[in-house]
Order: sequence, then C-alpha cells, then structure tokens
Amino acid sequence: MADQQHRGGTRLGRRNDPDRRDRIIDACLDVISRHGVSGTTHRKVAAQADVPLGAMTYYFDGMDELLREAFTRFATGVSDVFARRMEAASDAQEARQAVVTLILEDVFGDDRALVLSHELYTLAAREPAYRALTTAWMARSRDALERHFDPETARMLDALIEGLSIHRALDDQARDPREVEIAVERITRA
Amino acid sequence: MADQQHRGGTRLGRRNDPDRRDRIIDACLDVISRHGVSGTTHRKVAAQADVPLGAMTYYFDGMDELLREAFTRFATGVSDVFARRMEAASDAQEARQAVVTLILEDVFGDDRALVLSHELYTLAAREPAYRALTTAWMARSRDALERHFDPETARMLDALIEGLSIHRALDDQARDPREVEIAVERITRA
DNA sequence: GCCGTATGCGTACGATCGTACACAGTATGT
DNA sequence: ACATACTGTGTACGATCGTACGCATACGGC
Repeated sequence: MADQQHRGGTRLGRRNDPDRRDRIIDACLDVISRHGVSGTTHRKVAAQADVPLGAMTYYFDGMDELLREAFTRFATGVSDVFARRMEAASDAQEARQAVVTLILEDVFGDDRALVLSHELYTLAAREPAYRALTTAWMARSRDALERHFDPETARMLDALIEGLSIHRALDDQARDPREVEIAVERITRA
Repeated sequence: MADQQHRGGTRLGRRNDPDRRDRIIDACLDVISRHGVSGTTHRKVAAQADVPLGAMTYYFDGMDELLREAFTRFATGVSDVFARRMEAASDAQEARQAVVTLILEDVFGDDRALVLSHELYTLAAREPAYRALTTAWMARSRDALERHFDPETARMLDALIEGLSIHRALDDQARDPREVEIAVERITRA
C-alpha cells in the first residue's frame, strides 16, 4: 500500500483508459515469451502491463481466458503477415521467393515469435481446447499458399516452413540461407 | 499418515529396489505427457511412480535435474529408433521408405511422443540449458540420415520430418499417408 | 451540488508448490 | 548380539499462486 499506479500526469488512471484490456493482452504475450506459459502469472502480467493485480480478474475470467485471447492475437498477427506476403506475389516464382523471405525474415528474425509459436504448439498438442486456434491458423496459411500452389503442395510447404522454424530455434549453429531457398524449390516442384 | 506404500507382498520397499530412480524418471515422462512440464510436480511424479514424496529430493537435486534426466532418456530413446531404422536401409530408396515408415508409425502413431517432443522443444526454445539436448538429438538424426543422403539434403529432410510432426499434432483432420511419401520423395531429389 | 449506480481495485484467503531436515529402519563389521 | 553408519522418508515451513469480495472512486440524472 503506498505507490499506486497514477501513471504519468493524468489525475488518475481510473476511468479514462479504454485500452487497458489490450495492454494486458500484449503484456501477457511479453511475459509468456520471457517466462513461458508455465511461468506466466497474473502478478507478472499485471506488473508488465502496469495495472493493479485486481484488474486481472476484472477484465478476464481467469487465466485461461487471458491465455486464449493472447494467443489468438498472436496467431492472427502472424497469419496476417503471412497472408499479405502471399497476396503480394503475382505468380508461383514470386510466391516461392515470398516464402523464402518470410522464413528468413519474419520467422528466423523474430526470436520472440519463435518462442511464442512453440508455447502455443505445446499447449495445443496437449489440450484440444487450443487446437481450434492452431487449426484455424494453419488453415489460413494453407489458403494463402493455395493462391499459388495446388492444395497438396501447399500443405507440404506449410509443413516445411514449420520444420525449418523448429530447426532454427533448436539448433545453435547458424545455417546457410541458401538452404532454405533450395528446400522451398524442391518441395514446390511437382 | 497411515497407508504407506509397502508395495505388494515384499516385506518393505525399503532397501531392495534398485531401479527406483529409473521408475521415477519414467513416471516423470508420463506426468509430463499428461499435464505438461508446467503441471509436473514432485507430488504427482511421486504418486505415479509409487514412491514417497521424500524420495524425490533424495534421488534428484531438485526439479531441474529430474526434468533434464527425463528428457535425456526420451530423446535418446527416440534417437535410437531413428538410427536403427536408418541403419537397416541399404540404399537411398530403402532409406526414403524407412523415413516414411518412421514418420507414419513412430511419429504419427505415438501421441505421447508427439506431446513430449513439443514440451522439450518449447523448453529448449526458451532456455539455452536444454538446447544442448535438442542440438545433440538433431545432430544424431542428421548423422543417421547422412548414411544415405548428402548433408544438405539430410538437414532439409530432418526439418521436413519435424514439420510434418507438428502438422499432425496440431491439425485435427486426418491426412493422406501418400502425402508424406511424396514430400519425402521431393525433398530428397537433388 | 447531491446522490444512486456502475466501474475498478486493494487485500486477504485457501490451496499448492519445492525443499529441508530430523528421524526411522536396515545392513554391516565385529 | 550389539554398535555404527548409511539409506530412505514423513512432515512441516516459507513462498507463491489464482481468485473472491468489500470498498473506494468517478460518472450521470436531477
């Protein structure tokens, strides 16, 4: 009891902070990426979002709802980038290049996203409730890929992307970017 | 206090149970696969292994050591199967078939292993301490594959296997086994 | 300016956890 | 047969968690 949150100069953080809920969700993703789902607690998220502990149960009906909303936001964001990159390509060859860029930049370049993906995968692998989220995510990826590839190839390519991500996250030694290019090339050749 | 563990008919579980430690490790893997790393506690593992709580801290210096040993055993086991299947193949074509079989049977057929893999991946993605484990595991897979494929192809193929595993674990709808065959075929064609 | 009402929060409770440690039980050397 | 050393365990402690709930605060009608 003492130093409350009286953020900045505004009188009180009280009523006029409509995106409090959004900030909590973003903070939650930060905490997950640093401490894992298991190490994510209401208290840590509250501290990160700079809101009082009581706000957690006020805005969310328990930890599950918070996690589900956080991962939904994450998956949607990643999915959007994916879809946009695919839409920008105008033929199969450009699409192949887009996939390579996506892997090398969006995936390999973002450690936070790599960790968050795995946290979500693990959750979904064990609890069917989160399966809907990953299933939808993958369906969207496939749809994006199917703008340029046949359905079968789209699924294989999607799997390859995931596999390369894992190797990147779990293997310490650096890899030749050209290898990604070659792999994409091979898997998309019918 | 009351019903201790006096297992079976033997006088006392006391001194004559040399594989207690092994049983704890196996029990730990069971608990992880059912509750996740986050939900794995000394108490649950002890109950599963049918040993008293005090045995946990007696045989292991804390939770970390237990987890590390458990995952080491798991990764070694999976790795062994992988290596053995590759050794059995006598040419590239047989090797391709061996990989397909491995994916369809050993990976797709074992939900427990699928979950455990992801739990380990997630741990390793966030904590470098576990990275040594996954790095060694992957190195061994690559070595096994390099008996029949060039190093570059071996790495791509290994990545593909991981990717297909993920899709299997995270996508609800069943897949055509032939798709696996085609993907392996494409990625191994230079 | 006052008051009812909805919004948001400080705090405390019960549960559960990892871990330490005093002690019980067994084997061994004599 | 007894003393001694070692192996294994029951239990209790401090920390930390999610969550509920009484209360403070700000808003809107009058």
